[in-house]
Amino acid sequence: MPLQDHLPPLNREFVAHFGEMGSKWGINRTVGQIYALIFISPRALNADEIAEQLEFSRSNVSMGLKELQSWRLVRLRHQPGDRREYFDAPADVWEIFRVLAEERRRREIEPTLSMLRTALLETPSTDAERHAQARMRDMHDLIDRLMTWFDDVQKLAPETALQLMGMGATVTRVLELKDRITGKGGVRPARADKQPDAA
Amino acid sequence: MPLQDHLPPLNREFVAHFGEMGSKWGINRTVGQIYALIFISPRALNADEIAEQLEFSRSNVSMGLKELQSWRLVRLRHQPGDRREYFDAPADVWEIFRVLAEERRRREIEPTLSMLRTALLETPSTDAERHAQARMRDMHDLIDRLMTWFDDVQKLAPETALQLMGMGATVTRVLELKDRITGKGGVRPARADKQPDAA
DNA sequence: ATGTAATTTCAGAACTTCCTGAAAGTTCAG
DNA sequence: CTGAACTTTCAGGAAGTTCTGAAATTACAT
Repeated sequence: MPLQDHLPPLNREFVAHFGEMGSKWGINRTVGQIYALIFISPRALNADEIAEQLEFSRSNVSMGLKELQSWRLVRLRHQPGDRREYFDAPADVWEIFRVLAEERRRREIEPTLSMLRTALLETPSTDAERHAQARMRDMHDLIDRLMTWFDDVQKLAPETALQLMGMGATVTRVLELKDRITGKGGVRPARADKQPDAA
Repeated sequence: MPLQDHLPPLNREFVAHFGEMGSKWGINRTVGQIYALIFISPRALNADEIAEQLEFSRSNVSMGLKELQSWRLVRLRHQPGDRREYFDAPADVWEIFRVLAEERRRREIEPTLSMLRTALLETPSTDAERHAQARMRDMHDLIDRLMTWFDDVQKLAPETALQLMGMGATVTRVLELKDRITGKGGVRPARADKQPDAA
């Protein structure tokens, strides 16, 4: 039996772990494993290689790759003089994170925001509805803010973004500093509906 | 049939949406709906009320509530002079977000980090292993950084954190400002073996 | 055009998760 | 103690999902 022979134990562990994690997220176990395998591989792999290493049916791998492509987590490449399709994963982990967040946002956050916005347009007639609407507004506003912020971070060059992360605890101090310099007015009031943009 | 009668259409929509979202995340459909119902309700609800409104079996609701408690998304309350258990959701959405992130981290991120750390301790013997380890290190470092950063933000008072978000696009400018003031050295080098570091 | 290598689709088998009602457990008033 | 009011557990059926091999499709070399 051509078990995951060539795959060193370290890599097997990694692949297995992503399988488990996959099921905890929306993504399924085999898709998680396929991604993990491609991610740690030093070169692009074709579907047969993946099927063999992971012992999945060829067609299962085909499905999985399609799913991964739809998440933009793997790229389709072609080797010169080989008809088969090879897949690899973008190397930059920050880029991976960015793409994943973007995709999740498109699929999950945007529909939620849009549902909330629709609900907020209704005129509540009962007290219960009025309360429900207030809660929905809170939720909408938080998500909206997080998204705006994330957009901005996303636009930064990767090294700047990481630098921002790296600043860690300094952040509060910088904020205070900024307040002092810009004459304290820099804080937007909780809700003027959208982006007044800091002074 | 005692359909979700009392529930106004707006709220039904909201509850249903969270059901769908629930399945996209690890959480299941009924748990999502139960949470949504509690979240928009103006007062704490008991299990029977939930079962009736959502038309789930009593036991299903019991399970769901247990799950939600384990995620710290709902709180158990007691009404004076009533033996039944009532549940409500924390009101502050930022707090909800914080708790959710914390819980996800404990359950998903930490095990991943720990798996990666273990793998990084091994001495690679082949080239493939060496490469795999390098990829794992990249991943480890990014997650680790994001977590450190998130820890720091979490420690901020909610209004400061939201202020930070609100700053949005200003962030780059502040960063530059800080660099100028602190004499440019302020950025911690990611990790000796990584990050060329912004000039 | 034809044949071959590769990929995709698909129907159903295998597996997993979810949900229910019945039974057992817990708590508390009287 | 007893029994009523709740809550939890659990076995098994229902529903949903994943996985497979066979068949269909596509892509290309000759």
